[in-house]
This record gives sequence, C-alpha cells and structure tokens, in this order.
Amino acid sequence: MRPTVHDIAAAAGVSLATVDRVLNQRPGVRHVTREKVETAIREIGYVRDVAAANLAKGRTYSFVFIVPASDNSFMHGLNAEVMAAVARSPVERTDIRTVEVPAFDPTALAAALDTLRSERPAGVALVATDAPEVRDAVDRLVQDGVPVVTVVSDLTGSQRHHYAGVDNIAAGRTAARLLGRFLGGAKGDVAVLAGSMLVRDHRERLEGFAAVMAEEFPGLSILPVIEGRDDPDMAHMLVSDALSKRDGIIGVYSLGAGNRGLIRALKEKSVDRALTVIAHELTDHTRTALLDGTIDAILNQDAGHEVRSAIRVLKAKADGLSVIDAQERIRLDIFLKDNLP
Amino acid sequence: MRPTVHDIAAAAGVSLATVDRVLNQRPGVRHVTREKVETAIREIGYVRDVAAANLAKGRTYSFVFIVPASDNSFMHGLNAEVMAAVARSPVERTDIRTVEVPAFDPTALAAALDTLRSERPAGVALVATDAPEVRDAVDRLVQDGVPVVTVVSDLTGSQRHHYAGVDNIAAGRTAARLLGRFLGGAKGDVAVLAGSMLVRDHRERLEGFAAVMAEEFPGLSILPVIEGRDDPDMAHMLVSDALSKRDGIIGVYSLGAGNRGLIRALKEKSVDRALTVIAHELTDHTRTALLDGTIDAILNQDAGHEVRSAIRVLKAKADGLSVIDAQERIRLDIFLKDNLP
DNA sequence: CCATTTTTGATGTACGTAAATCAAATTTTT
DNA sequence: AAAAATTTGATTTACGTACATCAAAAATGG
Repeated sequence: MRPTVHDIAAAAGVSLATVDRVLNQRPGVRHVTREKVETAIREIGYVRDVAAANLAKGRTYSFVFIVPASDNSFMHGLNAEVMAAVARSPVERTDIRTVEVPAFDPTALAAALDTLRSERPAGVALVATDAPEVRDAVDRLVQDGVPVVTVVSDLTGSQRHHYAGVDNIAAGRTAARLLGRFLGGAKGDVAVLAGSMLVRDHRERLEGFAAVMAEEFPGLSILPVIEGRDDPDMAHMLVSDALSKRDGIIGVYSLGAGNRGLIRALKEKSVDRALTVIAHELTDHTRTALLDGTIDAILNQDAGHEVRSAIRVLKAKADGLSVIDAQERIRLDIFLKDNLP
Repeated sequence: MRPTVHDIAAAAGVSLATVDRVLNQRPGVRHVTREKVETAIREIGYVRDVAAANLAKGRTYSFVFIVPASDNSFMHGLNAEVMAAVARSPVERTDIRTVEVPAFDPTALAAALDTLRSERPAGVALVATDAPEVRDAVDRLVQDGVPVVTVVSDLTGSQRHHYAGVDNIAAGRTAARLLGRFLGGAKGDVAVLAGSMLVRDHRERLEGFAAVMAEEFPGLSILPVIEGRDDPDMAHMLVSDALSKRDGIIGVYSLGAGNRGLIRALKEKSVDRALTVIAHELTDHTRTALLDGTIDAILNQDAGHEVRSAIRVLKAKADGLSVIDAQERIRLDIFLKDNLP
C-alpha cells in the first residue's frame, strides 16, 4: 500500500500537523524537525496523492493559452484543440482561458505576458514570437513562479520550463533528404516557400533544409527563399512567377503555412511540369493535394498533441512533479498518401 | 461549479442514498425512481468525479498484460515499457501484472486468457496471436465484462474493445512508396524479409507493400518472401544467400523483427552493391544502421505509447468513460537519419 | 528562573464519492 | 385492512489531503 501522511508522521516521530506544515511549506517548524520529516519522506518514498490533494483544496488549475490571431488552417486547428481542452476542463480540473494577440508582434505578446503577472495563473502556454522583449517577459513570469511552456514555436534563451513542439531543424533536414531522395540523382533547382524569415521555426526549417542539401545533394541548388507571409494569394502569385521564370525548378519545399495558393499555382503548371513537392502541416487542402499527387509528402506536427502535452506539463510543473519525457516529445509526422490518419 | 451527487439528489427530488443506489447500480430502487434520477443526471450533466470515487473506494485498477516470450529487441522494449508502467503504478492507482506466454502459440495464449476469467481483473491487454481459439477466449472475457485491448498485433473478428497498435497495411504501403520513390525509376528485384507469414501484422504489411508495388512501381518485382522467423542468424543466412544468387536485387524491405542478421548480411555485400533498404522497428541496431547508411528508412511503432495508451483505454473502459480518439491513435513513425529521437 | 516567543501536538472540518446501517415510508400481497 | 415486502430517507464513516484553531510543550531572551 502506498504510504500516506500518517506513515510519514509515524516514521519521523512527529505529529500529522507538523508533516502538513512541512509538506505545504507552512511556517513554524524548526530546521531540524523539517529535516527529520524530509528524510522520512525520502526514505519511505512518499508521493503526495495529487487527486486527494486537489479534492481537499477544491483546486482547479487556471491556465492561460496565448495564441496568435493568424488566419491560417494550422492556427485554426490549434485553436480548435485548445477549445477541445476547454470542453474537457471540468473533468480535468482545469480552467483554461485563451488570449489572442496579433501575430508576429513581440511588443503585444510581451504586454500580454506582463498583464498576466498580476493575476498569477497556475500556468501559461504561448506560441512564442522569438524576440528579446518576449523572452524577458517570459523570464519575469518564470521568476514570479509561474510555469511557462512554449507551444509550436520556441523562445531562444528564455527560462520557459518546456517546449511543446517539433525540432524544426530536424524537420528541415528531413524535408531535404526526402526531396533529394525522391528526385533520385536529378540535377536542378529547388524553390523554397516560407512564411517569414522573422519566425524562428521557419528559419530553423530552412537552416536544416539547406544544410542537408549542401552536404548530400550537390546536384540540387536552392533558389532564394520566397516569403509568402503565409498568405495564399501572395504565395500563389510568387510561386507562379518563379515557376514561369525558372524552368530549372524540379522541387519545391513549402515550410510555412498557407499552402492553398501554392497548391493552386502547382496545379496550373502541372500540365507541363513534373515537380516533387514537400509541404508542412496537414490540412484539408494539403491532404487533398497529397492524395491527388500534387504534393509528395507532408511534414506535420499534431496540434492536439501539443496542446494536451502543454497542459500535462503545466500541471506537473504546478505540482512540482516530473513528466514522462518520451510522452511529451512532439514527433514530426511524415505523411505519404498511404499513411494518412 | 461542477455538479455533485447532492445536486442530482436535489434535482431529482430524492435522497442522496437513492442517487448512490442508482449510480452504483445497487438494488432496491423502483423503476420510475431510477428513471427520474437518470434524467436528472443527464439534464444537469453530472459526471462522476473519478478521482474522488477512486479515493473513496480505495480503488486500484488491476490490469494484466499478456506478452509473448520472444527474444527480440522489440519485445524487450515492450516489456521494458510495461515495467516502466509498473513502476508508476502507485501514482496511477494501477496494479499491473505481466504474464508471459510462448510466442505464436494460440493454445497457450487462449489458456492464459481463460485462466484470467476466474480472477476478474479490471482489464487485460494482450499481444494477440491471430487465431480463432484466441478470439473465442477474448470474447469470453469480454462477455464476462472484462475490458480487453490488443497491443501491437490485433485479433480478427474479436470483440476486444480497442487495438493499441499501428495500421499495418498502411505501414506496408508506406514502405513500398518510400522504397519505390527512393529507387527513382530503376528497374529490378525487391527482397522481402519477414518473420513469419503466420502473424497478422506481418501478413498485413506484406499485403500493403505488394499492393502499392503492383499499382505504382511496375518496374520493381517482389521476390518470394524470405521468412527469417525473427531470428538474426537465420535472417543473415537467408539474406546473404539471396543477395549472392540474385544480382538483380536493388531493394530490401524487412517487415519483421530481428534485423541484426539482415544488417550483417547487408554490410558484407555493401562493397559491391548499392541497395535501398527499409526496415521496421527502431532498435540500437537499426538506429546505427540508419545512421551509417546501411538502412535508408525505419518504420516504427512506439511501444511506450502503445503501453500507455492501452492503460488509459482500459481505465476508461473500466470506468465506463470515453477516450480522446486522436490521442489513442498509434502513429506510424517514419525515421530518416535526420529525425531520430 | 521567569516571561516571552517559537515550535509542536491534538483535533475538527472539508472536498466528492462509496458503502453501510437502521428507521420510516410506501407499495404489494393476502 | 392488516401483514409482509419493498423502496426510500437519514445518517455515519471512510478515503488521503488541506487547512484552521487552540492548547501544550519546548526553546529563547533577559
């Protein structure tokens, strides 16, 4: 049977009240007594029954999710997953609130973070915009003792407790190898469509992609990055333009969101071109394009997993418990037309 | 605030004791009264607080994992994950016992299942051997009201509540497309190494593989399947032999376990051959081979996820609750050397 | 050594549910 | 209509922890 507070009390030779004072860091315990209790806890391997504790406390974890107000399928999906978590709130003893901030706006994000300091939530999850002012705001929250996790996009050099997202350098490298292998030994140009080089995940994907391309596929050369600002129309225009101008293009890597325009451009050119295409994020559009052969592979991060993982980690941090690392690693999904969920 | 039993009692105009009788299916409640209470439960959306209930019951979920006594890396890994779950048992209120049965022995497995009927565990997870007698034994357990989930390998036509494993047809199809694309337009033979065609997951992988090969890569022809019985030495011998005899082989798909022998055979021939190789299951051996280029891609199922998912599902079934489907879908991992965990 | 402060113990209530007991009310049977 | 059986209510204890209160003991200061 699992040891209880009574067992600690007996083992340490103190009363229940003293054990309680130690466990909940209440004042009025001599140093030596505290040590005695802590030793007993360690020796008999006591772990607080979180369920019982939460019941007694009537606790609900109040978490805040800060998400960018971006109008693309991926962010809509992320929002839907947060809402699904909100729907599960009563059962999971969470009380989740979302805050929308303008996309790619470090100042607004930092301001939103600072606002939260006063209300002291039990945890904060944010899609980070990678900027010093955001990092500083996060660090202030962390200093205040608020658990913070980044989701989807990480924050360089910050003290956030956890990052619930994929390794974007690995994603870029994987894309490069897939594209390179799919193209066989063919020589030619590769077009890269990104949202913006101001976002860390996009930068990292490109970095990984370029590295493997240079190392292993010297026959392929990367054209200057097309920045489509995750906007379908802009992407359509820029990609159409590039495909018309450069007929040496045999591969495309789309590392950002907003693939609708890309797909339209590809279909228009598909009559006279055979292109190998790798894109990010599984949406209705990319799924259809994968099935009809317009796209050859999709790299994906599961927003639902990211949200649930973020919540689990925040809960664990709030309770001072550890997590199962393997469970919280967000995996890079690779979808071909055969293994779509 | 979440409704409690008191709220139901008030809403239904009955006493707490009656609500308890309905909730826990105790006798001594008239039909009309029972209906009144059930209506109230539905109307105010009451959900039993599982944490509080378990606390009151002093409940621990006693689960049994039936695993085959196979001596390969994958089953060792699976066992390790079950042991990790055992280690977490006190915190998770589970009491997990493992039962080893001889591999690929339907009779032994069915006997083990029938033994469990008398002890009525709160749930059973098994790596199924796909045979009618096993199916019948599982169905008997299910009829007794015991939640049953299959792990890794499923059971055709049974009434098991859930399958915690990958879609093996999709896995085979994915392997075929990867291999076909990696080989470009090359023509030649493809060798397939399996453990045994008596196992359902292996049969399904081959089925999916052959289908895509036939549909989409007519230039590649599949040689008769090599059955290595998941044994490294046997695999080594058979693969070496095949590679010596047929110099038209340009691709290899290893869909079973026991890849050590395959890798050795490949390395011996690698001086004069360029082979494209897809294998299943990430182990120390396959990981090394992927990194040094002997293997080109690894398809994997995460045993840890499977075990944790099985436990979550068993708990939910035992409590009559629903699960988050997306969370319990076991994904097919595709590893290239760039996205290894 | 006494007064004061700090530390410790003892005890009770609460959280939401389970489970049991006994009395009271209601229904069914005769 | 009385007796018997069934159904319902009222109440209590328990699970493991949190938290509060008050009294008792120990340590500290002068």
